[in-house]
Amino acid sequence: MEGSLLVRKGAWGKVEDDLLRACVQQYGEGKWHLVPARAGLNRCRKSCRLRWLNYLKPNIKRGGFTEDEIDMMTRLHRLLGNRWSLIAGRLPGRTPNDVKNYWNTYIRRRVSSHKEDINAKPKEIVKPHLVIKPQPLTFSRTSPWLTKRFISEDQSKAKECSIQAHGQNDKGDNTDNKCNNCRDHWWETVMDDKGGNAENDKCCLGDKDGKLMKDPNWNEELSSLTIDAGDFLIEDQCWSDFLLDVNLWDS
DNA sequence: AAACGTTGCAACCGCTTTTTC
DNA sequence: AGAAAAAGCGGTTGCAACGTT
Repeated sequence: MEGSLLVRKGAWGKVEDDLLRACVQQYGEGKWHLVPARAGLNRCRKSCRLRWLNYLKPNIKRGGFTEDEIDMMTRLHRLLGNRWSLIAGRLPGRTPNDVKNYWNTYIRRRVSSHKEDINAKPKEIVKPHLVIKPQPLTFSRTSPWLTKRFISEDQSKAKECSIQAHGQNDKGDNTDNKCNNCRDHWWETVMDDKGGNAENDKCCLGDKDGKLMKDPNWNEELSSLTIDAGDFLIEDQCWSDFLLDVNLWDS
Protein backbone atom coordinates (compact mmCIF):
# COMPACT_ATOMS: atom_id res chain seq x y z
CA MET A 1 0.00 0.00 0.00
CA GLU A 2 2.58 2.52 1.15
CA GLY A 3 4.52 4.00 -1.71
CA SER A 4 1.79 3.08 -4.13
CA LEU A 5 0.84 5.73 -6.65
CA LEU A 6 -2.78 5.17 -5.68
CA VAL A 7 -2.30 6.27 -2.07
CA ARG A 8 -4.23 9.44 -1.41
CA LYS A 9 -2.41 12.54 -0.19
CA GLY A 10 -3.42 16.00 0.92
CA ALA A 11 -6.11 17.22 3.25
CA TRP A 12 -8.27 14.71 5.07
CA GLY A 13 -12.04 14.66 4.54
CA LYS A 14 -14.70 14.10 7.18
CA VAL A 15 -15.45 10.59 5.93
CA GLU A 16 -11.80 9.64 6.22
CA ASP A 17 -11.64 11.09 9.73
CA ASP A 18 -14.69 9.07 10.75
CA LEU A 19 -13.23 5.87 9.35
CA LEU A 20 -9.91 6.41 11.11
CA ARG A 21 -11.57 7.32 14.40
CA ALA A 22 -13.78 4.25 14.27
CA CYS A 23 -10.80 2.06 13.47
CA VAL A 24 -8.73 3.35 16.39
CA GLN A 25 -11.70 3.05 18.73
CA GLN A 26 -12.17 -0.56 17.69
CA TYR A 27 -8.57 -1.76 17.55
CA GLY A 28 -6.76 0.80 19.69
CA GLU A 29 -3.69 2.89 18.85
CA GLY A 30 -0.64 1.27 17.34
CA LYS A 31 -0.11 -1.28 14.55
CA TRP A 32 -0.32 1.63 12.15
CA HIS A 33 0.71 -0.53 9.21
CA LEU A 34 -2.62 -2.37 9.61
CA VAL A 35 -4.75 0.72 10.00
CA PRO A 36 -5.27 1.63 6.32
CA ALA A 37 -6.59 -1.85 5.55
CA ARG A 38 -8.66 -2.10 8.72
CA ALA A 39 -10.20 1.35 8.27
CA GLY A 40 -10.68 1.00 4.54
CA LEU A 41 -8.56 4.09 3.96
CA ASN A 42 -6.48 4.77 0.91
CA ARG A 43 -3.74 6.40 2.99
CA CYS A 44 -0.29 5.37 4.09
CA ARG A 45 0.36 4.36 7.70
CA LYS A 46 2.34 7.52 8.38
CA SER A 47 -0.47 9.70 7.23
CA CYS A 48 -2.98 7.80 9.39
CA ARG A 49 -0.77 8.00 12.47
CA LEU A 50 -0.13 11.69 12.00
CA ARG A 51 -3.77 12.50 11.45
CA TRP A 52 -4.72 10.68 14.62
CA LEU A 53 -1.96 12.10 16.79
CA ASN A 54 -2.22 15.67 15.58
CA TYR A 55 -5.90 16.08 15.01
CA LEU A 56 -8.30 13.27 15.92
CA LYS A 57 -7.04 12.20 19.32
CA PRO A 58 -9.79 13.05 21.83
CA ASN A 59 -7.79 14.99 24.42
CA ILE A 60 -6.17 17.42 22.02
CA LYS A 61 -6.44 21.03 23.14
CA ARG A 62 -7.35 23.55 20.48
CA GLY A 63 -6.89 27.29 20.45
CA GLY A 64 -4.09 29.59 21.48
CA PHE A 65 -1.41 28.81 24.02
CA THR A 66 -1.83 30.27 27.49
CA GLU A 67 0.86 32.36 29.16
CA ASP A 68 1.70 29.43 31.42
CA GLU A 69 2.10 27.12 28.47
CA ILE A 70 4.31 29.61 26.67
CA ASP A 71 6.44 30.06 29.74
CA MET A 72 6.80 26.32 30.16
CA MET A 73 7.54 25.87 26.47
CA THR A 74 10.26 28.52 26.56
CA ARG A 75 11.95 26.93 29.55
CA LEU A 76 11.69 23.46 28.10
CA HIS A 77 13.09 24.60 24.79
CA ARG A 78 16.02 26.22 26.55
CA LEU A 79 16.64 22.93 28.27
CA LEU A 80 15.86 20.41 25.55
CA GLY A 81 16.26 22.25 22.26
CA ASN A 82 14.03 21.19 19.38
CA ARG A 83 12.82 18.03 21.07
CA TRP A 84 9.22 18.79 20.26
CA SER A 85 7.78 15.49 21.36
CA LEU A 86 9.40 15.81 24.78
CA ILE A 87 8.22 19.38 25.13
CA ALA A 88 4.70 18.44 24.06
CA GLY A 89 4.75 15.63 26.59
CA ARG A 90 4.94 18.24 29.32
CA LEU A 91 2.08 20.29 27.89
CA PRO A 92 -1.15 18.33 28.33
CA GLY A 93 -3.33 18.29 25.24
CA ARG A 94 -0.67 19.77 22.98
CA THR A 95 0.90 17.84 20.12
CA PRO A 96 4.50 18.04 18.98
CA ASN A 97 3.28 19.57 15.73
CA ASP A 98 1.37 22.27 17.60
CA VAL A 99 4.36 23.10 19.71
CA LYS A 100 6.70 23.16 16.76
CA ASN A 101 4.40 25.35 14.69
CA TYR A 102 3.85 27.74 17.57
CA TRP A 103 7.54 27.99 18.28
CA ASN A 104 8.41 28.57 14.64
CA THR A 105 5.91 31.37 14.31
CA TYR A 106 5.42 33.28 17.56
CA ILE A 107 8.38 32.56 19.73
CA ARG A 108 11.15 32.55 17.17
CA ARG A 109 9.87 35.93 16.11
CA ARG A 110 9.86 37.10 19.72
CA VAL A 111 13.39 35.79 20.24
CA SER A 112 14.72 37.44 17.11
CA SER A 113 13.19 40.78 18.06
CA HIS A 114 14.68 40.31 21.51
CA LYS A 115 18.06 39.68 19.90
CA GLU A 116 17.80 42.97 18.12
CA ASP A 117 17.24 44.65 21.47
CA ILE A 118 20.22 42.87 22.92
CA ASN A 119 22.46 43.90 20.03
CA ALA A 120 21.81 47.49 20.96
CA LYS A 121 23.08 46.82 24.48
CA PRO A 122 26.52 45.67 25.59
CA LYS A 123 26.81 41.88 25.46
CA GLU A 124 26.47 39.94 28.69
CA ILE A 125 28.28 36.71 29.32
CA VAL A 126 25.92 33.74 29.25
CA LYS A 127 26.74 30.85 31.52
CA PRO A 128 26.64 27.45 29.85
CA HIS A 129 23.89 25.16 31.15
CA LEU A 130 24.67 21.86 32.72
CA VAL A 131 22.41 19.26 31.15
CA ILE A 132 22.05 16.06 33.09
CA LYS A 133 21.87 13.11 30.76
CA PRO A 134 21.52 9.41 31.54
CA GLN A 135 24.92 7.80 31.81
CA PRO A 136 25.72 4.14 31.25
CA LEU A 137 26.66 2.33 34.40
CA THR A 138 29.62 0.00 34.44
CA PHE A 139 29.95 -3.08 36.59
CA SER A 140 32.82 -5.43 36.97
CA ARG A 141 32.35 -8.95 35.65
CA THR A 142 32.39 -10.29 39.14
CA SER A 143 29.93 -7.78 40.45
CA PRO A 144 27.19 -9.51 42.42
CA TRP A 145 24.75 -7.23 40.59
CA LEU A 146 25.41 -9.25 37.48
CA THR A 147 25.40 -12.64 39.09
CA LYS A 148 22.44 -14.82 39.82
CA ARG A 149 22.43 -13.74 43.41
CA PHE A 150 20.89 -10.48 42.32
CA ILE A 151 18.65 -11.73 39.53
CA SER A 152 15.18 -12.57 40.68
CA GLU A 153 13.10 -15.40 39.28
CA ASP A 154 9.84 -13.76 40.13
CA GLN A 155 9.11 -10.11 39.44
CA SER A 156 6.34 -10.04 42.02
CA LYS A 157 9.05 -10.49 44.60
CA ALA A 158 10.06 -6.89 44.02
CA LYS A 159 6.69 -5.50 44.92
CA GLU A 160 6.41 -7.85 47.83
CA CYS A 161 9.74 -6.81 49.27
CA SER A 162 9.04 -3.13 48.72
CA ILE A 163 5.93 -3.47 50.76
CA GLN A 164 7.40 -5.69 53.43
CA ALA A 165 10.96 -4.62 53.89
CA HIS A 166 10.87 -0.98 54.76
CA GLY A 167 9.13 0.47 57.68
CA GLN A 168 9.24 -2.96 59.23
CA ASN A 169 12.98 -2.99 59.44
CA ASP A 170 13.46 -1.74 62.96
CA LYS A 171 17.21 -1.47 62.52
CA GLY A 172 16.77 0.81 59.54
CA ASP A 173 19.65 -0.70 57.60
CA ASN A 174 19.73 -2.38 54.21
CA THR A 175 21.66 -5.44 55.06
CA ASP A 176 18.90 -7.85 55.90
CA ASN A 177 17.43 -10.39 53.49
CA LYS A 178 14.33 -8.41 52.71
CA CYS A 179 16.35 -5.45 51.57
CA ASN A 180 18.52 -7.62 49.39
CA ASN A 181 15.35 -8.71 47.63
CA CYS A 182 14.44 -5.10 47.23
CA ARG A 183 17.81 -4.18 45.80
CA ASP A 184 17.36 -6.92 43.23
CA HIS A 185 14.55 -4.99 41.65
CA TRP A 186 15.03 -1.27 42.00
CA TRP A 187 16.51 -0.99 38.52
CA GLU A 188 13.38 -2.48 37.02
CA THR A 189 11.24 0.43 38.09
CA VAL A 190 13.54 3.31 38.84
CA MET A 191 13.02 4.98 35.44
CA ASP A 192 9.45 3.81 35.03
CA ASP A 193 7.21 6.80 35.54
CA LYS A 194 3.99 4.91 35.02
CA GLY A 195 4.44 1.57 36.65
CA GLY A 196 6.41 2.54 39.72
CA ASN A 197 5.72 5.18 42.26
CA ALA A 198 7.91 7.62 44.03
CA GLU A 199 7.47 5.91 47.35
CA ASN A 200 8.78 2.62 46.00
CA ASP A 201 11.61 4.31 44.21
CA LYS A 202 12.72 6.04 47.34
CA CYS A 203 12.31 2.80 49.21
CA CYS A 204 14.35 0.79 46.75
CA LEU A 205 17.07 3.37 46.34
CA GLY A 206 17.42 4.59 49.83
CA ASP A 207 17.26 3.78 53.46
CA LYS A 208 14.57 4.89 55.86
CA ASP A 209 15.91 8.44 55.84
CA GLY A 210 15.68 8.64 52.08
CA LYS A 211 19.47 8.51 51.61
CA LEU A 212 20.69 6.76 48.51
CA MET A 213 22.17 3.42 49.44
CA LYS A 214 25.85 2.86 49.51
CA ASP A 215 26.62 -0.64 48.36
CA PRO A 216 30.24 -1.82 48.38
CA ASN A 217 29.75 -3.38 44.98
CA TRP A 218 28.59 -0.26 43.25
CA ASN A 219 30.69 1.53 40.73
CA GLU A 220 33.03 3.76 42.68
CA GLU A 221 31.74 6.96 41.20
CA LEU A 222 28.20 6.02 42.02
CA SER A 223 29.01 4.96 45.50
CA SER A 224 30.51 8.34 46.21
CA LEU A 225 27.11 9.90 45.73
CA THR A 226 24.92 10.37 48.73
CA ILE A 227 21.85 12.42 48.00
CA ASP A 228 19.09 13.20 50.40
CA ALA A 229 16.25 12.00 48.22
CA GLY A 230 13.56 12.86 50.69
CA ASP A 231 14.38 16.53 50.38
CA PHE A 232 13.66 16.61 46.65
CA LEU A 233 10.95 14.19 45.74
CA ILE A 234 7.40 15.25 46.35
CA GLU A 235 4.30 13.11 46.25
CA ASP A 236 3.76 11.22 42.95
CA GLN A 237 7.04 12.48 41.57
CA CYS A 238 9.67 10.20 40.05
CA TRP A 239 13.37 10.57 39.54
CA SER A 240 13.03 11.44 35.89
CA ASP A 241 10.65 14.27 36.82
CA PHE A 242 13.09 15.49 39.37
CA LEU A 243 16.04 15.52 37.00
CA LEU A 244 14.09 17.49 34.45
CA ASP A 245 12.67 19.98 36.88
CA VAL A 246 16.05 20.76 38.41
CA ASN A 247 17.22 22.07 35.05
CA LEU A 248 13.91 23.58 34.14
CA TRP A 249 13.48 25.90 37.09
CA ASP A 250 17.08 26.57 37.81
CA SER A 251 17.50 28.70 34.71
C1' DA B 1 -12.15 44.96 -6.51
C1' DA B 2 -7.87 42.93 -7.56
C1' DA B 3 -3.19 41.87 -6.68
C1' DC B 4 0.12 40.84 -3.53
C1' DG B 5 2.11 39.66 0.97
C1' DT B 6 1.75 37.38 5.47
C1' DT B 7 0.26 34.03 8.71
C1' DG B 8 -1.09 29.68 10.74
C1' DC B 9 -1.67 25.11 10.41
C1' DA B 10 -2.00 20.54 8.36
C1' DA B 11 0.48 17.31 5.98
C1' DC B 12 4.52 15.35 3.69
C1' DC B 13 9.34 13.79 3.48
C1' DG B 14 13.46 11.83 4.80
C1' DC B 15 16.03 10.25 8.34
C1' DT B 16 16.90 7.77 12.82
C1' DT B 17 15.60 4.61 16.30
C1' DT B 18 13.28 0.64 17.88
C1' DT B 19 11.24 -3.74 17.31
C1' DT B 20 10.64 -8.10 15.20
C1' DC B 21 12.06 -12.14 12.93
C1' DA C 1 24.01 -10.95 15.14
C1' DG C 2 22.08 -8.90 11.42
C1' DA C 3 18.49 -7.60 8.19
C1' DA C 4 13.97 -5.90 7.42
C1' DA C 5 9.93 -3.68 8.88
C1' DA C 6 7.61 -0.51 11.71
C1' DA C 7 7.39 3.45 14.50
C1' DG C 8 8.77 7.91 15.71
C1' DC C 9 10.72 12.39 15.08
C1' DG C 10 11.96 17.01 13.34
C1' DG C 11 12.41 19.91 9.25
C1' DT C 12 10.08 21.62 5.47
C1' DT C 13 6.42 22.60 2.26
C1' DG C 14 1.79 23.70 0.53
C1' DC C 15 -2.18 26.14 0.82
C1' DA C 16 -6.28 28.48 2.53
C1' DA C 17 -7.55 32.47 5.08
C1' DC C 18 -6.73 36.93 6.13
C1' DG C 19 -4.70 41.62 5.83
C1' DT C 20 -2.72 45.42 3.27
C1' DT C 21 -1.96 48.35 -0.55
